[in-house]
Amino acid sequence: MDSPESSPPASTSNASETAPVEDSPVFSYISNLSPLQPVKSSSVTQGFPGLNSPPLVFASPQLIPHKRAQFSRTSFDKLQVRLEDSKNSVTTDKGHGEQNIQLNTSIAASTEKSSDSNSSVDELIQSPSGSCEQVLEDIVNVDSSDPNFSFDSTIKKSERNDQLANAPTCSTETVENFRHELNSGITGELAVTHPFTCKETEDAQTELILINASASEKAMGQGDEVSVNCSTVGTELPANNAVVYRSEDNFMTENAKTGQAAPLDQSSHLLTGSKAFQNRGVRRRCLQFENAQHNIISNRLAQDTSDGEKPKTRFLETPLMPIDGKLYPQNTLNSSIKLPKPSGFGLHLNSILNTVQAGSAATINVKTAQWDCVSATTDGNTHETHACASDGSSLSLATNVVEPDNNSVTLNSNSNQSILGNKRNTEKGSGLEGTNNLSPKKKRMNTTESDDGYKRCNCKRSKCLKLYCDCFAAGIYCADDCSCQECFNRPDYEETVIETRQKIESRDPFAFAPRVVQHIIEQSPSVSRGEDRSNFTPASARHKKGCKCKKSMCLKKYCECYQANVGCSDGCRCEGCKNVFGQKGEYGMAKVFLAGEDSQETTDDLSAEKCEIDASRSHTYHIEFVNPNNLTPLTPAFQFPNHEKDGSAAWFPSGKHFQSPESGLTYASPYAMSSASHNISANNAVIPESSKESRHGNGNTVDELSAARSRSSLVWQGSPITPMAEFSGSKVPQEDVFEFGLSNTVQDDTPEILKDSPTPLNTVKANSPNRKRVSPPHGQPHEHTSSSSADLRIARKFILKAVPSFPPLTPCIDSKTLAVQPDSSPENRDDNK
DNA sequence: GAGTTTGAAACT
DNA sequence: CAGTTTCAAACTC
Repeated sequence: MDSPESSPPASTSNASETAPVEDSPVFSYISNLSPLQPVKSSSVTQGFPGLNSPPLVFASPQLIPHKRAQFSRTSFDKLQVRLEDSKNSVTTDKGHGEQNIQLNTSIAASTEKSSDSNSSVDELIQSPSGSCEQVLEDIVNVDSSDPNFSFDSTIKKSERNDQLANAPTCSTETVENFRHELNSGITGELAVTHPFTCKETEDAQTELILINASASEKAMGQGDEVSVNCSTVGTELPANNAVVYRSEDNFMTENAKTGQAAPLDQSSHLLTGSKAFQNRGVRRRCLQFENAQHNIISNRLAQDTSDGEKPKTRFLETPLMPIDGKLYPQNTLNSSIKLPKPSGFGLHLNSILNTVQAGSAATINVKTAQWDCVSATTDGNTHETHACASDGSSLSLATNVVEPDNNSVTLNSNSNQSILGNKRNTEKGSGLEGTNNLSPKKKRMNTTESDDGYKRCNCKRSKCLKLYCDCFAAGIYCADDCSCQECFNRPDYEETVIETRQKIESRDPFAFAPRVVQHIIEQSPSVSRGEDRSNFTPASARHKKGCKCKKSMCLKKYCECYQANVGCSDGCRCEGCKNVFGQKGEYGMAKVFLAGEDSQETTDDLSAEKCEIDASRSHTYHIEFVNPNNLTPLTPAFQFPNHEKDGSAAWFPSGKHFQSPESGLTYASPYAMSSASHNISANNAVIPESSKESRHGNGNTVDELSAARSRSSLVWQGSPITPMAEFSGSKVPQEDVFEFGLSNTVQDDTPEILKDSPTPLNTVKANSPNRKRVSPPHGQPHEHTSSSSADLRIARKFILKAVPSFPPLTPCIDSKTLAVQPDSSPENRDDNK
């Protein structure tokens, strides 16, 4: 590799200029050096010859995302090609360092080829700010935080070969363009996967995805198939990116052409991707909350329409859309908007993760879980990329199946994943096919649950207009099979319902908000298997208000904490707490754990105890406490590689939170998730860009979602999901993670809510328990660079986490509108009790 | 299925 | 904020 100095400053030379270079001796020399043969197939790339992104100055790798937007598709594609070539060059060696080096080398070579040597690749590679290498490293660090994470590792030879074989795209032009771009100083951007790459580059896309997911892949072992945990990926990749990838084709081709974004359509298309899954045996583990949710809603609506009969359970269709337990006026929601998962069952516990909802490994998904997940699979000639992003509030899933032969892209929707954490969200319909669907048999039906998985209430005196009523609390209409009496929670009494709801909210703005705040999404193995989603437990999730159990010792469902599968916190006023998910006072330990690995010891003991307590859940605890590195239950891939067969299903417990967030990922995505998940750092860096890209795509929905996510990335980024696991070996400070996730969460989510909410104080109060947790950092010294304030930050972050994130976080929601709604409404006729 | 227990929600 | 009442789910038999 040439030293940067040797390489001349980047120039804006045009591709035309570079052309001559190929013939030059230097070029030949370089070619010889590089194992890779320049691809010269007819160029498929859609080039924007005239558009040369100006040289970018990379102050820091993190800026990359923003810069990407500037990247032209063509350039990006070309870069992709190059990357592929470079990858090819790397054969057996998977030493990370070597790979990177090789990659760089190859790139450099390619650059050199461009005899112009104007902006040599070297710069990219070596330039402090924008070098490719750095970028890659950064990416790696950021995304996986796994030092081992290597660029090359993501792609397998077979894939590479396939890609090369299949990629007719790289024509001389492409190469030249590539060079040109390199020269022009695109450099840093190359790195990371230009979210917006266009179609042609499905391969490229795949690569990108793979790159991000490489860590996962490694974990999984290298097979032809690459499976990436959504959560992991999600963390690594910005939700937006994920979306982008998926819909890339759509965006670029269709949307770009039309100039319109058809978010919903895209999503729908994306959803179809499940098929691809099945057919290809692709292993995908994604939290597809949004989709699930969307599906659920869709199913319901469909059901309504199709049946013409009263659905067993109905959302408040017209005026209200249930979002995270809240009813939002439909009109406020765009079709494109992804609805947050309805908040959980009666106790609102459902949205635990949503928490990830908005995810949050460290994220609070106050919104349901947020997850962003991307999975890329290469199967023979086909390349699939699957990405899902879920927010607590929104889900997006897209799957692209690329078949090189015809370059046709097939979008399949798969999305049956139900939202985790929300019992009510349990998909009823699951009419969607897909591996993602959890087997119905696995769903645990409560006696109070209807066939569709939604709870049925049995109210006799509350008229189903109080929070006593699970249906009402969940923001849904009572179903015919409810046993309630004098029920006013029906479409016929829509106004009453709304008024009552408003009234309740005026009293407690978060009355309909998820009761459980998820800090970390955790999934027990059983859940991953789909055996018992109900066991889905956010490791760090806690009940916002805490319980007051006196006799049940928090060991029965009387206890909301227990019911939500979360541990009690200091905020609980329970007596004799023996909550198997975490007793009062233990939460701090968990936090410590999160704060630093150092705390692991403490947690270990704790975990051991818990394991004994509940076998089914013990595993979960074990994961959480025992293995700090495995904070991300959401990424079964790592933990449960064997479950791959289950595919997405295994991953995402659809039933719960993600039946809420979980998948949350949801991410759990679930879900931070969203579900949603995310790598915090990586996501952060990337997200913005992806947003931009999405804009490119014109997909309003997706774009908006992405943007929203980026804005409120909080959840997802913070999502505890996968990244944590990856961080294990990495030097990436958890702190950073928290910072991203939590800080974001705090900043983005909470403030809005608080602002919006008429009674912020109440909110605080509700969260007060969490605040207590804010306990100061545990003194473990951090390796983190910014150790001094790290603890404080962490504590602060936690606190923020505690703050409930609500549906409003999602772009679609007008939280303000809803939340702020004045109580002016006259007394409900219902209120009478 | 009826009755009891329990704790959250609602009320004062 | 605390105490009481109301309520419906969870639980027991």
